[in-house]
Parts: sequence; structure tokens; C-alpha cells
Amino acid sequence: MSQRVTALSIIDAIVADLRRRIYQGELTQGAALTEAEVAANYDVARPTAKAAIERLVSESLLERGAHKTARVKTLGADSVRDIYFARAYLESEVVRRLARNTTVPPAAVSANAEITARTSRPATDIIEPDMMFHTALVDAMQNKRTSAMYRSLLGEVRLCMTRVQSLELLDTAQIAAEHAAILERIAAGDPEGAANVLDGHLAHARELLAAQLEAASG
Amino acid sequence: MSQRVTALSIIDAIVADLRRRIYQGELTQGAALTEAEVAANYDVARPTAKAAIERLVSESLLERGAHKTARVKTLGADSVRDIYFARAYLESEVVRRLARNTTVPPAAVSANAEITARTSRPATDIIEPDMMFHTALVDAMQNKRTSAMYRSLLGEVRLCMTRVQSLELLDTAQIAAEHAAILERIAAGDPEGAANVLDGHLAHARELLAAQLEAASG
DNA sequence: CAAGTGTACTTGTTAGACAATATTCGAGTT
DNA sequence: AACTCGAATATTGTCTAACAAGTACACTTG
Repeated sequence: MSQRVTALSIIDAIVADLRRRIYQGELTQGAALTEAEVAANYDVARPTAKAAIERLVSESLLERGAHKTARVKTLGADSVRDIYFARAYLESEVVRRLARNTTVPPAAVSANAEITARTSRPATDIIEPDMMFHTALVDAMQNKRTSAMYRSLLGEVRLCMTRVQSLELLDTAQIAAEHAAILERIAAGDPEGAANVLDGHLAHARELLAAQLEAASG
Repeated sequence: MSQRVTALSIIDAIVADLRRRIYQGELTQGAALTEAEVAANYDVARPTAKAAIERLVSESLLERGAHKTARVKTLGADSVRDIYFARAYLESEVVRRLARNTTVPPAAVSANAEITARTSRPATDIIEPDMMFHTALVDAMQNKRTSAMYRSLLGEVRLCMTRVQSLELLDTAQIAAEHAAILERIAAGDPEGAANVLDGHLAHARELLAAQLEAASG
């Protein structure tokens, strides 16, 4: 018995653990995950492993074609652009509407404070609070489906992050400053300005990541 | 043997047929779908039926809790509002960006022409072209993930539509006119105007549907 | 008539098996 | 020696059968 997971639903537990291993880079991009392998690893039957794999495929953390072995999704520069444009479409509308009501989400403020507090720590430490900042913005709309859609995107974002080893190029101070600028425009009741700042913020991250991946593949 | 489905993946075929039956109102809101029942209906094993049901749950056309029978999703007025607000967030940003580039999607134009051509037909006939119009707008962004997110919303929209029997209250001429106004604002390169017209269009539909559902439940 | 209990139904998970398809490796040919 | 074709192997898709566990409903009992 390699790893025993105990929870309400066995499949849920396996999904959670596989997700963790993918996020932590233990399972790198392109790694094969056969059903039998997963079943043996977690000491469950193959149908159970199959269900877990299918769930992760629907989360688009894994990919597989018919009759083919599932693999950890490989994200190219084009995929990153697709993801970040989708983020931009969603988030810019969100901040626009938040600015229209001048509602600054408290959770976003505290998440950004967390980032400024960690400027000297390892760069990977700011991934969590950075995502929390953006999630807080979207969640402030109090729209279940929008939040769900955004979370599905963030799963893939996280995948890019682990793929890009040298995250040192992230200037945490600058990120925090851009976040602050977004909140400031919202507080000022400036929808167009808030959307513009956010667009720039995401465009910056997007091209940074895309350039990294293009360099890695070529 | 009741119904034989023949396709590449058996599960896909069952999912497609169940989806069709839900959309066509054959399976009404709240209808129970046990695994054994589905398995017998399509002459497949229970695990196969189970997988099909789980796929529809992840599409949120069905809902079920642990150890409980799956049921066709019941949409209340609050859910409809959630769905339509999510649509509004996505689509208004889409038309804003389309207007910024003055790109009028040809597919949207022809879809709206289809609506005007059917003003005297039964109201249910305009559901399809109406959805095609909105889908065309989103697809014009050429962003795979945005399109996917939008399609997941449309599944639930379609569910509302079948739920609301008396669709006669839909004024097809007005719908077509509002669509035309959106396209006109895009062609005029007026992002703010396009977004406003679209917001109004969706708000109109939203409150119409919500009022219907509130009346039906109360 | 109300409350607790028990039974039937349904789902969660497992085991084992077979068919169909992918992949890989080897043999034969050019 | 390189390439192509074919066979062996691995992997997935699906099935049958079964048991455990949890829910819901009816039935008994107070």
C-alpha cells in the first residue's frame, strides 16, 4: 500500500491528491497517468481510478484522447494567451461593475496586503495571495456561475505557474502596485480606468509567461 | 431493447440523447433518473449509465447529492437571475471589445436575419436562432475558453426555456430589433453603447423569465 | 395519531473478464 | 543500413456480478 486516502468519497480524495501533485510539480507536463497505475498507487479498483482521471480531464488539468493514456496537460504559449485573454474578458468586466458601485472588496485588500508583506520571500510564495486577490474581485460580484467559471480558469493558470520554473522574473513589488492601482480606480468610481489598469496588469503577466514558454519549447 | 444508440462512445451517445430529452421537455424539472433505469432504457450496464449521469451533472443539467437519485435540475427565479447576470458579464465585455475593433460577426447577422424571417412562426422556433446570435458574438472573440464557458451557461439557459411553457410572451420582433441595435452599435464603434444595449436586452429577458418562474412556484 | 424501527431501493465501490484499439518492438525487405 | 509491415504487448472501453453503505418510505408500536 503506497498511499492511503481516507475521506467521504474515495474518488474526491484521489482527485484532490492528484491535483496537489500536479500543482506541486511532482507530476510534470506530459507525464503519463495510466488507470492501472493510479489504481495501484492509491490501492483502489481501476474504475475508481478511471473516474478520478476523468474528473481531472474535465477540469482540464489532464488531457487524453479515446483509448489513449491520460497525460498532464501541456500548455504552450498559445494556450497561455488563450487563458489570459479569457481572464481579461471576465475580470475587466468585473472591475468595471465594481467601480460603478464603488465597492472595494475587503478580501482583495487584505490579499494584496499579504503580497506586499512577502516581497522578500521566495517568489512562489506570492502565487497564493495573488490568486486570492483576483478571486476576491470576482467573488465580490456574488454570482455563483461567474465564480465557478473563473475558478476553472485559475486551475489552468496554476498549471502554467508550476511549469514556469524561473518565477524570479516576477517583480512582486510591481504586482502589488498594479493591484493597488486597480483598487484605487474602483474606489474612485472609474470603471474605464479600472478596466484599463487590469487589462495592462494581465497583459503584462500574459506576455511574460508566454515568452517563457516559447523559450522553453524552442 | 427500448432504445439502441450507436456511436463511437456509448456514453457520449447516451449523454446526447438524455440531453435531447431534457431540452425537449420529455424529462421535466425534478424528474428522477436512477442509474438502473437509464441502464435498462438504453440496454447498457449500470456503470455506463452512471458515467452518463455524472457527465450531465457536471454539465449541471442534472443534480444529485451523495447516495441520492439524480434529478433534472430545478431552476428557480434566483438561479435564472444568476445565469443571466453571468451571461451579461461575459457578453457585455465581448460586445465592448468587438465594438472597439468594429468587427461585426457575419454569423450574428445571419442568425438575426433568421429571427426576423420567423416572426409569425411558433415562438419556440426562435430559441435556436436566438442562441446562435449570442453564440456568434462570443465565438467572434476566437477564444476557446471563453466560448466553452459561454456554452456551459447556454445549457442552463436552454433548460429555463423548456421550463417556461408560455413563451408566447416573447416578442420576436422586439428581440430582433434589440439584436440589430447591438450590431449597429458595434458597427458604429461604440463600445459603451453596445454594452448598454446588450445589458438592457438581457435584463429584459431575465426579468421576464424570472417573473414567469416566480409565478409558477408561488 | 406520533415516533421509532425495519425493510426495500439506490448508490458507492470492488473484482474479474473480454473486446477493441494504441503502442511498441521486431522481422523482413529494399 | 534504413524503412516498412506485422505481431506482441499494453491500455482503455465496457460488461457482469456482487457486496457494503446510505436513504427513503412504510409499518409497527406506543
